[in-house]
Amino acid sequence: MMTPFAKKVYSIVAKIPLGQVRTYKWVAKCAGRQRASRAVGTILKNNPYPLIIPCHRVVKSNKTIGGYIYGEKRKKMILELEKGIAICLANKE
DNA sequence: CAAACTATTCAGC
DNA sequence: GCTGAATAGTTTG
Repeated sequence: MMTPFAKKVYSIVAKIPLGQVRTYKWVAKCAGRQRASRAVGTILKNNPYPLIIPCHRVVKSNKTIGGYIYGEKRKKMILELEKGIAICLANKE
């Protein structure tokens, strides 16, 4: 099921640049419900395309890992990888 | 750490 | 439809 709030969340999260991270609160605020940070987490884990939605770029407010379908450890690893990729792209340009 | 709060979903009635 | 419970959170104490 796709609620308007979820749609907005997907659109916003999908636009997060490589190597960048956002917080659940930030996403919730952009989606129009700053207090719905919790719903963002539930939505992201129930998202229809967990592979094309960079949920690993969404973290808690204190930058700690909230959760991840493949495990918090993978999420952290992916974040480090993307950070390196972003630097590589920046150097190339 | 525990409690309250929030938006959404799900099971039961 | 409503209520109660649950969730990858946040805030307050």
